Amino acid sequence: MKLSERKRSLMESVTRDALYEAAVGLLREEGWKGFTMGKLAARAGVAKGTVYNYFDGKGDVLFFVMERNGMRTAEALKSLADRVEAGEADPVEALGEALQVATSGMYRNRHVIAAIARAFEDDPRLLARKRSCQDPKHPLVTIRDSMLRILEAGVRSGGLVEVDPRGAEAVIHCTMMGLGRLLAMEDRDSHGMGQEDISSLLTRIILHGLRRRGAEL
Amino acid sequence: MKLSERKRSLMESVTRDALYEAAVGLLREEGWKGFTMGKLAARAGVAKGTVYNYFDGKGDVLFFVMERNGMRTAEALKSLADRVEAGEADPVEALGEALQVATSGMYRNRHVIAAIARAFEDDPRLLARKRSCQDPKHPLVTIRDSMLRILEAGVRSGGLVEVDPRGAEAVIHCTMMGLGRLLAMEDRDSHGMGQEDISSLLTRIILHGLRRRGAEL
Amino acid sequence: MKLSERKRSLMESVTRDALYEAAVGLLREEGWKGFTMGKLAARAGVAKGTVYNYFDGKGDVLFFVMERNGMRTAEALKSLADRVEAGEADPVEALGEALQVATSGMYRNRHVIAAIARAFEDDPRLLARKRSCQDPKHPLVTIRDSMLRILEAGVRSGGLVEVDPRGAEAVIHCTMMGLGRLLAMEDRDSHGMGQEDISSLLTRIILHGLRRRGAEL
Amino acid sequence: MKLSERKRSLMESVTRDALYEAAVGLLREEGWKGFTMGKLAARAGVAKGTVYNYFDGKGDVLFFVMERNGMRTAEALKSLADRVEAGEADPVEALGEALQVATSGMYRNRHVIAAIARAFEDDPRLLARKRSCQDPKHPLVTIRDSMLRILEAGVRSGGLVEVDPRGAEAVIHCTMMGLGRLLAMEDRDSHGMGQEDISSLLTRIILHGLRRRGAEL
DNA sequence: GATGAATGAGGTTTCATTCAT
DNA sequence: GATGAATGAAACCTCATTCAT
Repeated sequence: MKLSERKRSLMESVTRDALYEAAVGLLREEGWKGFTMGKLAARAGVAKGTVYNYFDGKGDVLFFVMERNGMRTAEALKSLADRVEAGEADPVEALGEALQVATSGMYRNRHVIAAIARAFEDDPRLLARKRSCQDPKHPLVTIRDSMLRILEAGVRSGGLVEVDPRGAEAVIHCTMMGLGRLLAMEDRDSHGMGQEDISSLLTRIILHGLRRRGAEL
Repeated sequence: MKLSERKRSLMESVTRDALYEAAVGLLREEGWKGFTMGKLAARAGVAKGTVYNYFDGKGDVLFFVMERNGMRTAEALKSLADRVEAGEADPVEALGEALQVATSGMYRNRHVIAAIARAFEDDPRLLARKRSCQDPKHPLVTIRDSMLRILEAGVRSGGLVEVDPRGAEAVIHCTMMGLGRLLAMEDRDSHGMGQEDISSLLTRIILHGLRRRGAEL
Repeated sequence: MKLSERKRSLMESVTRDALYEAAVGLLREEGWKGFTMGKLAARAGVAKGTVYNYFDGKGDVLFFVMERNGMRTAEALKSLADRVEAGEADPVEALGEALQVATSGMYRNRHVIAAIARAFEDDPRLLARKRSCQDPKHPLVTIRDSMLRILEAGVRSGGLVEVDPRGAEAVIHCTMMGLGRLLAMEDRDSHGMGQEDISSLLTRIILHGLRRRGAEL
Repeated sequence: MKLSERKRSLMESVTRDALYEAAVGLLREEGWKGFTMGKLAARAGVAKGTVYNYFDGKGDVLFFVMERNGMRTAEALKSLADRVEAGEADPVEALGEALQVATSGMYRNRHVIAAIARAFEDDPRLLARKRSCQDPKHPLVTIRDSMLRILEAGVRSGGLVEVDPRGAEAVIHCTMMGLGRLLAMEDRDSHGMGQEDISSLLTRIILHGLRRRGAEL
């Protein structure tokens, strides 16, 4: 019966959503260390066992959150990269926008991202698993890939300095990770500068650092 | 008795050194997660209780390691900043050198630094404590302060673009943290680029991003 | 309707067979500890709930397996006992054959048998239930009963030493259980002797131990 | 200080004894399945963590119990074997006595032994560990070894039938395991025969089965 | 009758810290 | 000051069984 199947599927997605919300809230409030399966279950309003019906374990929950979380940013970057490759957008401007998008995505999801980074450091098995995840549709893969495509176009067009685009992408990636960590500290840590100030400054410096000098003249 | 006091002091410093070595080794080999008071004690060759005679707790050990660890980098940066302020060195060149120094210090101590960053995220109490540590002689304070002084001189001299030096410092700090994390992963993660490639590329991009355009012409 | 009933009955027996196969395979491959209702259902290709429509619980599945499993051995021993009582077979020779049959049945079903024994030790309720099962057609009852009848005939005829046949039967039973455990270990545990060597030696020793001395002369 | 060391050592042995008693009691009353570290700790009157200060884990507790448990039997059999080899005892009589000793040891420790056997089946790692334990002083090794020595002497002297002593030892070992299981059932299971009846009958049958016929004449 | 999501008690182990010696 | 046994909260994960559909 189609109906009962649809019902069931709906129920499942309700539970899955509840688990997602609970997971994000938990990560936000307590970080990866405070993220326990017990709390997750309680917060989502289900039994501990139920969580294990949806996920293989703690690491699996993380992957799920990561995926959902990166989707918006991934889509935005992908469309940007597509437009650049189609010649509809200037690579340098697109890079600025991409950094903007990435940074604000970082800000929105800072807690989750910090927790994720933490989890990877904690558990090498996660890392291995992530690496093996080559699915080109995975948000994280898409994000890095799109950034790389924009950089490649920029270098090709001469708008950016001559760097190995892959290297530049790695630098941006690692810089963003650092930013994520900073943002997650939720801490007007640095000389009283706000997080947004730092974010935008970071974007500017990176962009400036990659832009070809002559291009401006 | 003076003698017995000196003896005691010597013994204490021996123990403290042993604890330092053990802590660094442990962090390097097992990361923050694997860093337990039991292992620390065993590795230093003392009893668990003894560790608690020297440190208030796990967090305190970390602070100690952090302090000792940053000393070399702190001194190098401080002398650089002093020379810049004394007009003996060009701010832009000094900035490049400072980034170099910071990056290589980062590489040398990547495990410790990653663990430290992790610990801060884990335990908000540590953060509070760090913030309250305003001792100007503390290596971490010195490092960030020296970098700031170099940046200020650079902006003042017109060699660098007009940015809020405090903001630029914050950006560099957070970038370095991101790099630290990447380095600690010990993982030719990014498109097969080596860690050193990324490190030097990062330095170049930042430097380039902060340098005034006309200055080069 | 007769037809639909027959259909249902057929379906039921198909499911039951699938469950039997799955249960045996599972016990063989994973032992009692690895035997979970979930795996059983998955392996039989039915839902977990369905298993509970066929059996009261984990213990009940076991009984079913036990029953089916012992049938061949039970029939062989029963016909042996019948022939002995009908005077068509020599009790001592029959005993030897019976031990052979029992031993090889033990070997064939060693995994199942070991698991069953384990389950009984785990769960006293099973034991109580087994004891209450006096159904003379139950394979396990038949097996022990047939062995007892052969022994009684042997003692009566003077071919065996004068022992209480019930005691001898108990001894054989418990010996077989020990053998089952050994066989299930799948382990050339004992001084490098093969399992078959031990099986046949055990048979010989028991038989020799029960045979009247003079009888041989 | 010797005194404080001795005190500490005493305290330790008190705790260890308490743990031993608790473990044995628990195994007796609840079997291996009911044997949990929590119960063990509670019963011994210590914290769960303390148990882990004394033992590496559940398996380790088992080994300890096993060792202590088999000591008496091991010593008795060893002295028997020594006397036989020294020509001070008749091998056949010694075998009878050895079986007696083993049987009654089995009876005394039936619960522990059954649990141990169970644990081995549950956890292959234990088996591997046991196999690797070739320490000739380990009670279990001593027991099997002594029995083997007696059998060898018996076969050599002609008092026993010509069997491979190692095979005979394996048969006895497995028989004893079966007996242990039976005894642990605590169940006047078999035709209403008492456990002692079965034990002694088993001894007799085995002995009879191994004894050379002519020897009696 | 079949389904399979939900339940939740229960198991093992870790480790920061205390405190009597 | 050094010691290290004891503590116990807390984490992760399993699985027999139920029950609404």
